[in-house]
Amino acid sequence: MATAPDPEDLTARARIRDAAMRHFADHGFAKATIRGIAETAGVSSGLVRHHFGSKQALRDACDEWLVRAVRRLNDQATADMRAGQISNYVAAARASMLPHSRYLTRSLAEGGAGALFDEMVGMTTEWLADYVRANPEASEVDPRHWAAVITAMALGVPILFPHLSRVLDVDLTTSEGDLLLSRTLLHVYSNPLLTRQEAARLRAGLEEQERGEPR
Amino acid sequence: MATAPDPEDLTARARIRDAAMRHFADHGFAKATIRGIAETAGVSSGLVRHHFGSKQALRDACDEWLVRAVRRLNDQATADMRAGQISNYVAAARASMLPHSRYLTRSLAEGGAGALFDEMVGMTTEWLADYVRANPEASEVDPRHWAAVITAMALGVPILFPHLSRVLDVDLTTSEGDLLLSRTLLHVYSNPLLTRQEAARLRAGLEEQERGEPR
DNA sequence: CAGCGGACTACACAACCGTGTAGCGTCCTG
DNA sequence: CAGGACGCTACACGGTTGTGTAGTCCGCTG
Repeated sequence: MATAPDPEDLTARARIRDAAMRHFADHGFAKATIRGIAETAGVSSGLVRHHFGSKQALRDACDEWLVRAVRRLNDQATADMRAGQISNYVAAARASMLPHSRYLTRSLAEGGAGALFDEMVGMTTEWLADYVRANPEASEVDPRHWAAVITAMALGVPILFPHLSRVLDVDLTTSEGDLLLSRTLLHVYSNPLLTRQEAARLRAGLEEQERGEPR
Repeated sequence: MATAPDPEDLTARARIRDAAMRHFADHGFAKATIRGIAETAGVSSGLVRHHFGSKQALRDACDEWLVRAVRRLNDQATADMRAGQISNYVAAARASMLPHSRYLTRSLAEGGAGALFDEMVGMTTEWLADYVRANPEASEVDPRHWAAVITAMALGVPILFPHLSRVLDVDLTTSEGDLLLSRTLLHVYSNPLLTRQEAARLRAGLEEQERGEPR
């Protein structure tokens, strides 16, 4: 049940990467320092440069490693789901992201981890394809556009965890907060804010405005 | 139709604030420099300190000013809406945020602008109160929790603008991108991903899991 | 065993940043 | 008109940061 082994994970290089991911997640890329990362990893600052070349290259390496880790976890979670050990797709996706969600959200908000965002959109697109097969009436937009917007909205929650925790008055990283959040998300995902009629009316308004004000 | 005047806005202090908001939005708080801000504002770096005391205080002043600006724009947009000049609540809210959305999203993603997030949640809570009056069946969660999650999700879109623009292959800051995004958002808001039955089943699973694994 | 490459460290450097201080001009006021 | 408050600048300081360089230790190989 533990994270996959990866024999490399005991090397200094791996310890530096892990420390870097924690520092980037905690302080952001700009405020994190190579010396602080080296200290956490228990090595000299020169070794960081020796292994990764530069701070930016270290960041790239973290992103790249994250892509591989998430892909691996996702494959495993998908297999578990097919074997009936995980009840649904959302739980599988969350299980994939959770261990590194803090780094992931930081990096995404700072404009990085583009490959991972694309991958998440791809996964959501596939999921939506199944959804549209079951609900053919909901196919008025490009599934990939739809998936991209859904992905961005879903990521807004973990990105704004501190704000949400404050407003909800619960630490969302605890199991209590997770339960409250899950319940609320189920409510959000099952209660449309607009009826199809309202949406059609607003869409008509959009297109009228487009024709009226082409400039 | 132009932004409200504010006689102060011609002073060097105001120019510094405007420059700071642009720099913070463009480079993030940590990477933005007082010297760069001063240069953009056309003043010496010492004057920045003279007016605001410290970099953090300058940031606080930007957040505070933004709260007032958004509040003012929102009041005006609400009045316009009541006068029938703006067709809906979402358009009014967007009109309030748009001029400063880049700074706002940066600050939010970095954990700042808490007062503004709370205010947005409050506005959404009020809006949801009207919604629940019309749809009484959707009142199984605390409206404030619901509003907070919706707000966070809605903010995920502008926070991840760069990623979304890349995936959708359109610059979302242009009117063309805005139209595509608006259409997609209408689709998202009017198409629930879960039926009430599915949500109830998943919710039952959650609570069973809670009882089964209290630790 | 010689030697060679890679992991690793210690140290130095140049740049930059936030902050502090001293001082100049100007406008307002009593 | 004296004088002080205020807007504003110039300059210096200490600290930190990313990066560069030289050198040590160690294990492997021929």
